[in-house]
Amino acid sequence: MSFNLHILTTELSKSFLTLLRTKELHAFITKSHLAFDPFYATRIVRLYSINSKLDYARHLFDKTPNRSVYLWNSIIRAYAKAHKFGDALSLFLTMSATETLPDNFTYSCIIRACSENHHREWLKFVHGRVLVTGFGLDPICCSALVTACSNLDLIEEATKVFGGMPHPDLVMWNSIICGFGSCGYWNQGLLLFSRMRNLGEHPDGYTVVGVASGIAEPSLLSTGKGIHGLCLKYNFDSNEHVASALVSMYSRCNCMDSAYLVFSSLLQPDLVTWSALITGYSRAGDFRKAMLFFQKLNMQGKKMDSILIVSILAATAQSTNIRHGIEIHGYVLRSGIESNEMISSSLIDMYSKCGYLNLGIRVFHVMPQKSISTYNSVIWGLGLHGLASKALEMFEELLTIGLVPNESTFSALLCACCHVGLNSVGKEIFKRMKDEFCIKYRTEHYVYIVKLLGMTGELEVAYNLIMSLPESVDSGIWGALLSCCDACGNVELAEVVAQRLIENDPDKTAYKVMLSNIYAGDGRWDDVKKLRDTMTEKERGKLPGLSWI
DNA sequence: GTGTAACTAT
Repeated sequence: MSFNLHILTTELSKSFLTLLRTKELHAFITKSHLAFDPFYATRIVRLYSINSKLDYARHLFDKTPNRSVYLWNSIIRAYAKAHKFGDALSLFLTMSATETLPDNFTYSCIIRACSENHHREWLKFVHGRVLVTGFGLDPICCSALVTACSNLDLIEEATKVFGGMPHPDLVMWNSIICGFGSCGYWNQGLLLFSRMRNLGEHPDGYTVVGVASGIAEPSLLSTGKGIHGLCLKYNFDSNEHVASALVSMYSRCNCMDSAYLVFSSLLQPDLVTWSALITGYSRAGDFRKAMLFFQKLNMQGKKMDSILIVSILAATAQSTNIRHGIEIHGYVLRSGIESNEMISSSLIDMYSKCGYLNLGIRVFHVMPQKSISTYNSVIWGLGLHGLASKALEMFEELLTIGLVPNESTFSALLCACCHVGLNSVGKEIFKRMKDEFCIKYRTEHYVYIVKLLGMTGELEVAYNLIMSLPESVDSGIWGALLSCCDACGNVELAEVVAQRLIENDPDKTAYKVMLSNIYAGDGRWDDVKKLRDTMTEKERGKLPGLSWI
């Protein structure tokens, strides 16, 4: 068989690629002198990258004498796409020391790689390089920076980069709006959205996906509907990304009817949209519908992906119906979906939540390669079944085999301790999390430790712990303490705590209900009445919907 | 021919 290098590298259609046997192709390429021309080398590197033949790509790159910026960028992108961050970074550093200096696209590529691999420190380093090399106002670099920063929870950095642009283009706007949305600052996202429109910039699909991603709870439903209306107005709703974003937005708002309406308006919903719908039903607790749509999709003969399997397993786990779970497990085994650690973790979780911890542990033992997330699932399972000491053993085991615990590991461990009231062990774990493993506490960790302290009679300690927190305290943490006060019958502390909660968010009535129940338990009916009265007033004074559209 | 987007879970 013989190839024409020019046709080969210009006709980059996927079907064409699959016809080629890579070995033959490689033999041909290494024989051809033209292949080491930087122009062709660049295209061939891309071709190899699509075929996941990074070694061949690297070989060609190393043999090409006069490397252009394009060639450098292609090989760096190839490594970045294959999640080989170390290789991408070292090539980037090497490149920075050559005469062919990185351009704005090189930077944007390595910036994205930093964010995908959660390397904050490297991102800051690259950001510095961007500024030093004079790309600080380049839209290509800056949009990548904004996205990367916000993905790594560095929204202030992202804002700074955006704010430095005198005339942000649409991509820049989209990046920052999406950044705010995904960090949970939905209102900031909307504010920027309207500012952008006032400046005469027209939104596109990316923009609405960005704002929709910030709508994360039922109280924002009316805002979400406004966004949906906007999509209809601009005809974005037939865009697959927009449609999936809307489906999952509605499902986060517990509004599955609207989610289904969006879904059913699509002629050919893709796998992601199906996943969004199924996940939505599962989150809403409608496992019957979740299973029904899973089966519907299955009947169409579509090949599932692992995300869909994970989401349907979560649904069966919550339904605690082991029969469905076994069915899905069978499906996974039959269908030849590559059984990855994500699926295995979900299987372990499903079995343990359905009450068959032993089956979950069997899945765990059968796995050839165990990761931190599979250990996490087992630890959660053991904790759920009250086997805290076994959970702690698993923790020691994962440390011995060299795995690195993460936030979830500690949530699972604290939850396990909490479940059986292992006060001192829990404290120890909580301490090690920060001191030994340098993991930042999140709300859930505080919630567990407060519950653990509170339920084992150390209400004061729990209270002082919360008071010592430097940052603003999430209501969930105070809420945990409040329910402990309730359980221990400590009305004095309950009042103090409830006051804080009500200050924090006066619109939420749940805490007032809790406090009024505590009063009632103590026989303080006057206080109950007073509290109930403020509740109704507040309800009446609720703010009307936003009018930003 | 390189910058921004949808579904995962412990």
